[in-house]
Amino acid sequence: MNLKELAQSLGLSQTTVSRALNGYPEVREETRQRVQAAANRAHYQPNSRARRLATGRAMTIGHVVTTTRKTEMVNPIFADFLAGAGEVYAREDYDLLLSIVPAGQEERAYRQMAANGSVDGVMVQSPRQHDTRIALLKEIGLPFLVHGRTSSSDSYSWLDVSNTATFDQAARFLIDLGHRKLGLINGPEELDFALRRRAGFDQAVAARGLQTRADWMTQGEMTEDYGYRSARDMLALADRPTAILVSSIISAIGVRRAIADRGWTMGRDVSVITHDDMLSYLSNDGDEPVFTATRSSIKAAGGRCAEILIDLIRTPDAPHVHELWPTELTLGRSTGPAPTS
Amino acid sequence: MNLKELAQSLGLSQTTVSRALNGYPEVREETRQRVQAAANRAHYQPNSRARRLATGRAMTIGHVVTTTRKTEMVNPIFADFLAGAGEVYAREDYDLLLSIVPAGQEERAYRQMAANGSVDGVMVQSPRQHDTRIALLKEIGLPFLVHGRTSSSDSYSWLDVSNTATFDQAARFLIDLGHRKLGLINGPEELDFALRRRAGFDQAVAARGLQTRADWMTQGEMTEDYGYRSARDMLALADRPTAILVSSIISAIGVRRAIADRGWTMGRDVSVITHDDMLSYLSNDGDEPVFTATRSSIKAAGGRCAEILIDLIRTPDAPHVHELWPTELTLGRSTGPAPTS
DNA sequence: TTGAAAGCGGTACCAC
DNA sequence: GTGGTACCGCTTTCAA
Repeated sequence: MNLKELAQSLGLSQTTVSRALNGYPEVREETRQRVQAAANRAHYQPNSRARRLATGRAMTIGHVVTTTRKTEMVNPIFADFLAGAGEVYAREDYDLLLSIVPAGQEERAYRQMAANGSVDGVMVQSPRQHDTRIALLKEIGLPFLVHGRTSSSDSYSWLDVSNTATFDQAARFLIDLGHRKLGLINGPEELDFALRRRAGFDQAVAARGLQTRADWMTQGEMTEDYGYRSARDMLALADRPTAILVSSIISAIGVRRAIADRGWTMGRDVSVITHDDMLSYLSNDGDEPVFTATRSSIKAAGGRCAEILIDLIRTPDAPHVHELWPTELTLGRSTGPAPTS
Repeated sequence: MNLKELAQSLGLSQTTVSRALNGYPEVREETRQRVQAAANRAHYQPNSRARRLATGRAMTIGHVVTTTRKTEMVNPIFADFLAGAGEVYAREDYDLLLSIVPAGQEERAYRQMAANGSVDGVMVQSPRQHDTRIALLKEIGLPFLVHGRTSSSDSYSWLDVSNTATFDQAARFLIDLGHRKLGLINGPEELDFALRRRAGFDQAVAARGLQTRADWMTQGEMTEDYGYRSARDMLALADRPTAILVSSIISAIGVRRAIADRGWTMGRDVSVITHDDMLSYLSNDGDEPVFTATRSSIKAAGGRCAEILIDLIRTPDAPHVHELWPTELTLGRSTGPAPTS
């Protein structure tokens, strides 16, 4: 059933039917009712392809997600981010076009989306420190929102979780428990979020008059194996950290394994806080996590990002939006480990 | 730059230009070259909205992914599956429309996609034992491929990883190492894959003349907390399992925590094999995982699913496709744990 | 308040 | 081999 047929069956013009269905004010209320009823009865759904052509809007938002060069896998935090964004899109009648490309082919993907008009805007995730995508998207004039920040001097809209504050807090928390030797297993420090986490870590350590040490810090792509090796080597040092901050749930799995390998127990022999996309625990003594930066925080950020991006699309010349999204940090019972130093 | 302008700039008709660009045979080679060159120069990209309307094809495949009722999160294995599918879509010039809806609202999503013609086909994931989606999609005539199987008697196309065989193998492996008491922390047994895994487990246990025990088996939504509680309770039993099969990477995190809580070491005090979407380890003595059912296996399945679905769309009345996709099981060094019983 | 008709930007049939 | 033109199904002027 298409508009034409529906109109004929009602003895009305396509114009009127279209107007009735789309809530235009100039339609007589009685007519609208009649049209609506008929549409429901016939399960009429306007053809989205036709509508998109006619309106010039794609009613679609693009997400370009890259697989990593090494593992060719997708970072699972995208799933949580998408969960949040997807809900908002559904509510606002936007479709989500997901483009999964190998790292390095993003530019092509964006250019294509812009050129063939399949999206009205794009979400940019995991920005690098100097990210070329921002200039690119400005150049091609595609509305976009960055989840995260870069050190670009250009002005653009972004929403970021508070990486610096979170890692600063987490490190202070450990120090206040008595730890003097903190390790950091960080993400790739060419990515902006990893730099900020590092900054938060450094800041807390310095504020408490402690020192960072190169052999207590690693940075790299956050695989399980990376976490394993990093923790294994760090913990094997004669002078080892007594607490470690881990920047990823996947790496954290490896960290746990490395600890188990030594016959050690997390929270007793070494403290661990993981962050990012994860459920994280300082102590293991019960069901209640002591320190949590949850997956739901990423989801919430995804939802808010979607809202902002849709606004940006609807009002293209509104000013840029900059939002710092608080990470939900839950500090529970202070049953954390005693310092071992 | 649109087709009309491009044609004018070349002094040709839209028809010819369109034909040249789309590789129709009746265009003179020289003309084609000229058109192609001009198109490249102008960075011409056909407007996808117009093309979709004209051809009647959406060149888009829909994935409806649900958030769980409890956690409102997306299962991270979808990310790996999507990574595989996405590559194929990109290669075949299909877009991926991702619809994220709360559990229970899938039907609406499918109906809408079908009615407004935004997709040419859909991928169905995580089928339940009696899944209503199959009848629905047949009714509305949308091509679809199921990743997994149901116990429906209808005939439909599916690709499944070999859940039964994998869990059977894994259980036998443990038994052959000397274990006599196996535990199973399974997914929700209203989902088909969980049932099959259970079947494989039961089968191996029975084949070796052992017994399953109700208090060594749990089933439920695969959260970290679920894994934690299941393992904690199981391991606290006076007569406890010496080895556990875990059906999910997320739950496995909780399992590891429960083991650490007891001051135990995985691979020494208890053996664990996790499956599904994960890197999994029987022993922890080195860098080389002993037993792996990798995330890349899910990715590979995603790619193959995409290929099949595209074929299905292109040849609508071809026979149904049924494929069992082997899970990559890597059995490495037999440095597994000694039985503790 | 309603309707006729001109797009939107391509594709594909039919004639030359 | 190339071009004219009627679609695809909707939105949106403009006129009545």
